[in-house]
Amino acid sequence: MRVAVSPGATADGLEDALVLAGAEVVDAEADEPPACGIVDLSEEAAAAVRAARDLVAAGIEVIAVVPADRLPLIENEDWWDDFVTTPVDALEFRARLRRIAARSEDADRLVYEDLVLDTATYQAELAGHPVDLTYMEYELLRFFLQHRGRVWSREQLLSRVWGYEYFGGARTVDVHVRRLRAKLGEERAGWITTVRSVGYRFG
Amino acid sequence: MRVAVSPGATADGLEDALVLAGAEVVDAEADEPPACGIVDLSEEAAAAVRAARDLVAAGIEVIAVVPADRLPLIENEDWWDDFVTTPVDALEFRARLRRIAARSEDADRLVYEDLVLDTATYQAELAGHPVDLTYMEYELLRFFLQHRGRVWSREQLLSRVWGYEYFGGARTVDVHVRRLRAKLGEERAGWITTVRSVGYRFG
DNA sequence: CCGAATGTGAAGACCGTGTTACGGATCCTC
DNA sequence: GAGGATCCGTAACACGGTCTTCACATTCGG
Repeated sequence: MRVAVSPGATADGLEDALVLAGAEVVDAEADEPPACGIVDLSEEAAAAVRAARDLVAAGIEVIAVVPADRLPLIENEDWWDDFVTTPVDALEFRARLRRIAARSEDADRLVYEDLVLDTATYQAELAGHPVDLTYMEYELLRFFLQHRGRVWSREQLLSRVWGYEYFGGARTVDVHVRRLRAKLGEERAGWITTVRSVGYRFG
Repeated sequence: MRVAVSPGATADGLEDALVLAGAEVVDAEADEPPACGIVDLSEEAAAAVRAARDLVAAGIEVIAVVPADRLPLIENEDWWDDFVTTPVDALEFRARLRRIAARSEDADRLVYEDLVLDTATYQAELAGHPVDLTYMEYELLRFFLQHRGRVWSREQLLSRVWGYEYFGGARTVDVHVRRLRAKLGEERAGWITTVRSVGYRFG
């Protein structure tokens, strides 16, 4: 399993624990994104949190490494998926990595009614027939599938689908929603609901 | 947060840690299902695993309490959603409980009698049937639900629901209250009380 | 019984969204 | 490198719904 560690300088024993846990440490900027990001809050907490937000925005699961006494500080944050406390225990780390690996495996197929997204091959199927979506259409649809059932404002969609530091007009979202609806077909266009003055909701 | 512990007999400090973590320990067979099930593998492991499978089958998230040296044994199992190792740390437990609570997302539901506002989906239900509210109607009703039981002047409502820099006539509030009452129905129109010369009160 | 406050209905202004078209950027083919 | 195709972001316009305001009716309190 490929994991990325941020910030670069790792705390005592962290890399040891990772390798013992069976992980392969790679660069976060590598061609193929890692399956999991480890952010270490014990040294440079601010940089670690920034890195975590970027990873989450990129759809990568995050494990935070945090001193036990700082746990209450991150409790209500949403930029981590799991955590371990220092000193890091290699056995525990392995168990948590395995769980994330297992979860991301079945995440390479996203299904909603007769729509299937294969995130491994970047292909979409509707009622058994392939649909060709452009990159942004695919990313937007994937986000909707992964976060169905709640309303997302245009700004939230821009930051989470287009990128954390995206700076552009919010109407961009409208147009992509329209293109998605068109490709989904008249029947299924209603999957994406417009919530006036708020944003869009899928499912 | 309501949690159920299985098997009944708990290990040293487990119940203490749960209570310190802010959880309410209830019976697994209670009328209302718990938000989370805790299974303790340190004593009767077999019974604990059986209980865990039942919980998972019922759609309840499971936290396993497991001695560190037994971790490899449960690593590849799928009947748990998270785990802690013994001895149990109350702070860590609280963080993990909070995460599960946040994921189950009951936090963004506002309820008053048979009215339910889901702030995540921006939908309203009255006696089980969806109600179609416009944006301002929804915002006003949400404010009332969040601040029931006291009187609010029109100016207070304008500044807190419409926005601090709002500049318009106070009669706008009256009209929106009227429309809300109409959509709530004759029966429930009295939920919003007019306090003459002062303003309005909900509940 | 009078004045003030509130309920009610309608009309116009305003805002948000759907839709289309267009320019720039990127990639592929020849 | 030219030419074309594709994709993305933005601007412009039209439409429809929503908000606000006004006028008038009604109720309430003194």
